[in-house]
Amino acid sequence: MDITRDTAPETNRSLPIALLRAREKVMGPIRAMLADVGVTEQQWRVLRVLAERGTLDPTEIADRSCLLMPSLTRILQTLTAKGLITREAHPTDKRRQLVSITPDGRQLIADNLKESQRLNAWLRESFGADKLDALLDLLNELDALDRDTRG
Amino acid sequence: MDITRDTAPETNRSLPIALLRAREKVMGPIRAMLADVGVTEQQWRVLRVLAERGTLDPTEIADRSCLLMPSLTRILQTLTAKGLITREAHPTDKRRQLVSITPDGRQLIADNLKESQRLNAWLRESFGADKLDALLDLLNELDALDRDTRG
DNA sequence: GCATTTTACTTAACATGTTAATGGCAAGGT
DNA sequence: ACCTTGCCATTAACATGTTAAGTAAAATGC
Repeated sequence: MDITRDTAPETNRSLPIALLRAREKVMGPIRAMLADVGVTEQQWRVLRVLAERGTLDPTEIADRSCLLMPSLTRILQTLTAKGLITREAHPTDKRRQLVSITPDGRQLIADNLKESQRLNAWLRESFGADKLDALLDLLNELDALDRDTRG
Repeated sequence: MDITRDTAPETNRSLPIALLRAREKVMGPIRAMLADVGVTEQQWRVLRVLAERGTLDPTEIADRSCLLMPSLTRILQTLTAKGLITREAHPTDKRRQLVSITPDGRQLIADNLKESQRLNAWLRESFGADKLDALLDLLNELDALDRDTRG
């Protein structure tokens, strides 16, 4: 008597698992690229955000790079030690900090952005631009769920 | 909404980030449910696989639950300590083990499966069955990329 | 003005992710 | 039997995920 035999979805029909596998598929090559430079996927995300938006406070970095504050705290320490970012106190609010990317950080981005885009282009061509866009739309729509109708 | 067209894609058009956010959206409620029972999302996945497929060796568990072997090793230790699984030596191959779920483990599954299905149904209704299926199809297709043309 | 609450960040503790190295064992070739 | 090779599982080391608690400073309320 296996209760779960009929009721539980197969793993390929399980959204969490499917998301996990898809993410691993996409991140694999990127991680390999970044490993050569000595930064992790998350550190790369933080640097990218800083390169794109300029000086930010940790809370906004966490939001934009999809990291929780405890993780970000450690990552900022690491990136500071690597000389890829700098941190200064907020002029008026002493609780806050202002984080900026250094020239070395920008250089690291520049050195890897082309390869990153190449991988992105490969995915787009290999998977299909229409499907990729459809997938992104669905994912964003899913993420936006329950933004207003939160009972 | 200021979608600036820089060299780098915005985070909502970045597939890795979009996958991350979507996964967080889906897993949040499930994690909350499991936290009440004292098991993690990954431990739940392992138990589910064992409940669905019966006795398995760690390698196959890792494959089916999308876990790397080092993670699985620790998880199996934890689950054994919790009395939710049992491990025995393989009869002919002494490198392998055979892992089975215990009655307590099955009970934990049974106690939470209904709620898990309720969350699943909510997602299906809230997001739309057609869109959910389309999303799963796209994710599976993405995961299958390069499976045959690998050389 | 002062106490309370909220905010921004940090720290702690535990679990997992990730890569590399290790040890025990099996399979194949000689 | 011997050696090489490969496989299974574990361990190690470091980074992150996750929740809860802690610290300092700003905002709020009385």
